[in-house]
Amino acid sequence: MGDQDFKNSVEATLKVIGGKWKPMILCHLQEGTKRFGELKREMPEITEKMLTEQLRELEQDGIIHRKAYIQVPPKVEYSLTEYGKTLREVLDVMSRWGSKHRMRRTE
Amino acid sequence: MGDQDFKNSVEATLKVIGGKWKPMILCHLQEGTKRFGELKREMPEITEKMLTEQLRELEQDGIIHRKAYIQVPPKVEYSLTEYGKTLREVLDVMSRWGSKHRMRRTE
DNA sequence: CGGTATCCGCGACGATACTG
DNA sequence: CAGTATCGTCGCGGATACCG
Repeated sequence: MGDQDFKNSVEATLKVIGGKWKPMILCHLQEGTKRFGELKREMPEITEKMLTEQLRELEQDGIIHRKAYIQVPPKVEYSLTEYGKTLREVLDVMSRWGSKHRMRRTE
Repeated sequence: MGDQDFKNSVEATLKVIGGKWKPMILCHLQEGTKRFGELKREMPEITEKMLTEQLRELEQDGIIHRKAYIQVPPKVEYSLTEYGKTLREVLDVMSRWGSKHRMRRTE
């Protein structure tokens, strides 16, 4: 693989998980299916607008699945797709490196 | 490790390599030591300002080493630190996932 | 050669109000 | 409950000029 491909592929990954809130969202969805309000409650700092936007982008990238129940009151569930679950390895490696890095910076 | 730590660690990694030009810079430095002008030539799209800024940040994070030769004309060499080389695993995993992701999107 | 300094546009992100 | 719509802010990154 050429340097260009290597770099472009890294950037493609960053586009998918690089959003400000996406790692956090993906982390919460590792635990399983969650409703919109559940995610909102677990991430009080995020606005509804940003949560919606980031969820939509993750959905478009095939990472998460959105299941809307047509009922009143509305109910929407978000979960990782099988494809989205393949991101776990990436997140794990990043988490491990980041954890060492943080330790290093505070030594 | 708690969810908070996991998420914070991923974000710590993103802070280090998430900059717009950093994956590209790190990719070029995998090949070995490079001079400022060399990097500039290999990345014609980046401005000198951004190249300088991103190199400084990578240096502050301990990822790269900056060696300035006190002479006229100036000569500055950048290289990965031993610590910076540990990022390779992270970049590799991201590259592999991103490459599959790009294929998937164009199927 | 390898940078700074300065100015500025634009898009990401936020706050708030409203709705099916 | 799960969103839109609208408006406002902020800082990243680009353009250009200058410097040791």
